[in-house]
Amino acid sequence: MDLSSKSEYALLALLELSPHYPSGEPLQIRQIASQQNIPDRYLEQLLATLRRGGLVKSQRGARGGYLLARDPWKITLYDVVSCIEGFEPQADPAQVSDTPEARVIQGMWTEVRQAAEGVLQKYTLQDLVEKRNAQQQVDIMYYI
Amino acid sequence: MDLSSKSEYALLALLELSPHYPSGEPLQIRQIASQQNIPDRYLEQLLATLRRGGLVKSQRGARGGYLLARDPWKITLYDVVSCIEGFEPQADPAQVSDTPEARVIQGMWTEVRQAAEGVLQKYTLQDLVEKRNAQQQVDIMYYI
DNA sequence: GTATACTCCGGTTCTCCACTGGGGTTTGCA
DNA sequence: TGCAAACCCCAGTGGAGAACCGGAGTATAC
Repeated sequence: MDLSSKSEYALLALLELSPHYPSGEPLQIRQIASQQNIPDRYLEQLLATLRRGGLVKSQRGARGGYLLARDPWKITLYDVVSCIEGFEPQADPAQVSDTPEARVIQGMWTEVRQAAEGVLQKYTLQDLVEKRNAQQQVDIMYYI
Repeated sequence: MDLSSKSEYALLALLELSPHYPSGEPLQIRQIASQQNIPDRYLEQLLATLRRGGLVKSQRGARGGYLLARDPWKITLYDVVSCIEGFEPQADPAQVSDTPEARVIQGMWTEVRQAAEGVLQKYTLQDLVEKRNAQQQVDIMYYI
């Protein structure tokens, strides 16, 4: 029941990209990685998945990098996590021992999953950025 | 984001034990296992953890077996899953790269976790048993 | 006292996560 | 044109955990 570092890294990276979105200037892997303490060769793969998932765009060549594919308030955390974690292959016809008990348990588990996904769907990257900014304000207040 | 078979097996086993609780008669591993299609040597380990977690009691020797440690409505699904999955070692002082971004993400993730745990806490074994019974009634209606 | 259960300990196979590395290809710029 | 800076793709590795299997021991009812 904990966040994989895959997803955490992806969220951190997108959080770095968010403020750069309006300018249209791409950010390089190395910069994001060093900023957030992420192994860069690993982050590369995560960004590739995010690109295939249509969440970021890449610019190749010198002075290339990554930028968000759309506005930060149009990307929910659910978009990110589901893209990176790759769920919804749910309907594979693996015989899941279809006793009445198993069905009841499955039912309640989808309820659990929906509760979790509901939280993820209500937050966007924009929300995270604003929370961070608010947090930093508080830090400054305490610092003074 | 899916239920491990560990937890599913444990829930199925406890679901089998629930109706036998009032009689005080223990159920054997073999019976539960064959009833629910669970590898018995594996179920044995799960029941051992449930015992150590105080959810079931064991009776050794001939005509021994397992029975619930308390009433089915006093055991929440959260009790079961947390016992079997063993979470809440949360507070290990592993340095979790304490950037402001990381803190914001951690915050929203605890919200996700709490949403999921909330669902698990509101259901008891008794609820599952009743749901299963209701489900079986429906099945019979359709069968006629 | 013996068959029937649980108990404890160990090993095995498999999959996935979290990386690391070695090539490529595309692009800006001198 | 050359070349370095970036992305792109594929492959492998090490460790951890999941999902088991097996055997030797121990308690208990009959």
